Amino acid sequence: MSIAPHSDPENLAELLHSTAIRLLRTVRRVDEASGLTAPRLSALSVIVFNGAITLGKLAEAEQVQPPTMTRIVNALEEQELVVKAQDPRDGRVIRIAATTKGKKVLIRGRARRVQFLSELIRHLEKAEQENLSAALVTIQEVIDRISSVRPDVPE
Amino acid sequence: MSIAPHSDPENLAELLHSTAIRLLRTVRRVDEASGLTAPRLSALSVIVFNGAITLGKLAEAEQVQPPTMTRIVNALEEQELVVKAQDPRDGRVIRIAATTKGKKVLIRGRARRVQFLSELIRHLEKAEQENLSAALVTIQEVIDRISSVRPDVPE
DNA sequence: CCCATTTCGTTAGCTATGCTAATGAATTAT
DNA sequence: ATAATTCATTAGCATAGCTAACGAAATGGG
Repeated sequence: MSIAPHSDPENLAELLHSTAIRLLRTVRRVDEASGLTAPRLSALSVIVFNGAITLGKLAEAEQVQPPTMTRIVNALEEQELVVKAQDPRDGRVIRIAATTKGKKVLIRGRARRVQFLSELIRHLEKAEQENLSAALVTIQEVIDRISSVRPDVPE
Repeated sequence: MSIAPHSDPENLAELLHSTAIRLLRTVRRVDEASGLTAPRLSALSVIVFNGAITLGKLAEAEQVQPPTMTRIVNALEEQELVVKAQDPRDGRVIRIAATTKGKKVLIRGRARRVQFLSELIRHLEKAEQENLSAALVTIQEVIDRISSVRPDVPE
């Protein structure tokens, strides 16, 4: 009983799934304090950390169709968190950049979330933390594998 | 480099978050094959495994407000996956139960998802699997801790 | 016993996210 | 020069989340 109790793949799969659902549901509450919805916060994050980015690239990064991203960016623009600028070389392209306000809002929101989660992680024993870290890397690898295998997505 | 590369709480928190997002985004594709959206599938799951349940309890279980659940249940009813019945003792109460068709759809969808995830987990080395399993248990504990601490939610 | 209160579910109406199809505008290729 | 492609937007649809208001049923106090 010292190691994993339900380590066969089926149980692991279900455990993995339900864990992810519960986690995100919980984190959403913290994110709401930023005054932004999850998709907007996520998009803003990409804009801030990536630097000015095309709408299409942003949509791709967020795994969303362009019209969806158009709307999200418009909302962020109305809140003065981002600005849109025409690309001087290519008139079709819109480059989206974060404003100072946008950066501030993101940093604060991110800090809030990280603080919330890390505060709890901090309470875990060191060994548990390492275990968790290693497993997350593993999960990311699993997901990468899934992503490269997915049947319906082009590219 | 044999163990966790970024094991301080801040990085762990972010890694945990992004991993969960990526995972659910990926799994959604598989769930779509059932012809049900994620909230409907999730609600149906509770109905099937819990047995006949009140709308209010169901909303609570899914952490959603009653009007939202009314609509989800109505959709499931139109697809003939659940049936509603008046409670004989209390005329206000509606009891929701899965139909045979509903059970079949759920079981198949669940199997599809589990197969998809477990197929990939199966490719991991045994040690990785155990690591993953242990970490998931840890994460659940973290979430439980969060849940019991969350400020805004009653009970 | 009647009336007020509470409880359960629904309806109405709002916001937000996702999609596809169609369109406009600009660039690229023939 | 014209056709084809590409980027973003608009329009329109479905779903999901919320609050507020309501109707119906049960409960409780006087």
